[in-house]
Amino acid sequence: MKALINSVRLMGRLGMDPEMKLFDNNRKLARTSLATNEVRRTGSGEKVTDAQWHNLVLWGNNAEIAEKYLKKGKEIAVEGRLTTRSFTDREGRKHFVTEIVVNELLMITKKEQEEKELAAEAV
Amino acid sequence: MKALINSVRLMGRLGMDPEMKLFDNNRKLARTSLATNEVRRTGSGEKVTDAQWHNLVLWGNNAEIAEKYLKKGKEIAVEGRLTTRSFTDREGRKHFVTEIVVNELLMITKKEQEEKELAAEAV
Amino acid sequence: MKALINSVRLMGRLGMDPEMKLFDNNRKLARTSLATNEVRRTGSGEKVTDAQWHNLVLWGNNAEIAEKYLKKGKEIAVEGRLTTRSFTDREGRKHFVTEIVVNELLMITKKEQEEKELAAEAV
Amino acid sequence: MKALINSVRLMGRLGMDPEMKLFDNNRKLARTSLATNEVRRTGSGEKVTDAQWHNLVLWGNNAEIAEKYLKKGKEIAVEGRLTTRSFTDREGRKHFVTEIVVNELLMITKKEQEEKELAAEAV
DNA sequence: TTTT
DNA sequence: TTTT
Repeated sequence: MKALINSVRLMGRLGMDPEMKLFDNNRKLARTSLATNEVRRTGSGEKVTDAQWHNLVLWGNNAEIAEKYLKKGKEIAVEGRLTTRSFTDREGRKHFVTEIVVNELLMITKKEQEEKELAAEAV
Repeated sequence: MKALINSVRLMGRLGMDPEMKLFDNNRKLARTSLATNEVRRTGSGEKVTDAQWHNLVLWGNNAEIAEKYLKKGKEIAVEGRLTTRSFTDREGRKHFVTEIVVNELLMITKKEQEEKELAAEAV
Repeated sequence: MKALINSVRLMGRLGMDPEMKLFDNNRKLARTSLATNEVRRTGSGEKVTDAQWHNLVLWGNNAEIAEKYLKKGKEIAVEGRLTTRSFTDREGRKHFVTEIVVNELLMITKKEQEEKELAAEAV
Repeated sequence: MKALINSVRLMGRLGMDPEMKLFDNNRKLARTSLATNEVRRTGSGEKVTDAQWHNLVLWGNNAEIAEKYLKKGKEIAVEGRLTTRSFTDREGRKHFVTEIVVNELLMITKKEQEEKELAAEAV
């Protein structure tokens, strides 16, 4: 609820099925990754697709929805908060991981659409 | 110009003066870091400030403005694009760096305000 | 390019084909209307769809895209600037019209999807 | 909580003190108006400030904050939902009113800043 | 690691 | 005036 301070909005396709984790206090966590594909033109005028990968983290009800409906290849839109945590590897080097903690999730690939696509493929 | 696909908005204070870099083709680059301070309540009801640090990258005209006006401690708002690049360190370990490439920059700390503050301090 | 000051983002379906207008200086204008459908729960727990209608205004290249690809019923996402203009009617009463001047336009209904849907319907 | 469907972000100064209204069920409402000032250049290169006025509506806790802290001339940032309602005037003509129902409110003019400004003015 |  |  502090979207004026820190807010990320992304639209793209999932690179993997969500990985689920259940905590002691029954809190559910889902992790997945999202590709954003931005088309840009090079100096010589060619179209290039610039894929960026983003780590998504979903808690509670968003994690439930992720578990039920999110699959590799599906298109979604998310709004969330940008966070960075650090950890130290076995060699003592510090690493940073930036993640989007999702507040809001919207399916772009609709259920009916999936069904229609399957029907079309079956012809 | 693909803000519907990938867009970040942040408001906070700079943790450092911008570091400038000039490239062969005369393109200017500025790097700095921004803290967002989100106030949240713990389970026991205490107020905690959750500071997140973000890497900002500014090109061209935005870099010029950064060079002239951005200083450690100043409050700004930015809109940009979320990007992640990776590099391999000397030990062969892969690292990821997530950065916000700034499209738009707004000074929250205004010049008049700075002057008034200085005047007030001088009393 | 002042999205930090004034920015609207909408996702929904068009209620009409765009109306085109060509000005002397060859500038093209498209007008259309967009419905956003927000699902909310009433006090008694029922699901209600709250449709809001928004006036969209598109200039230049966005107007070209509107003319070619936007049709009643299509789903799109837009980012734009909120503007209000006033006019006085024949009875001398002032009226206000609020419009979103679109900066960025994204088709949610994809071409392939339309074709697949048509193929599925044809079975 | 449907910011992916319908979201407005504005930053500017208030044109009036909020008008308060208390409903039977103890729900509080505040209304005020916000100006966004966008600087643009004319064809001949002159700087022009384009002021846009927006109607803000605040409910519940946001209304409480508005009542306590919002005053004419103060600078704020808001995130909200774009809504349009219509009414028919005495002459039977339909009018539309577009309003931003505020979800989130941030003071840009800070308390310390006000105090410093007052101190500076008092010199 | 997605998709067209 | 859209759509599910």
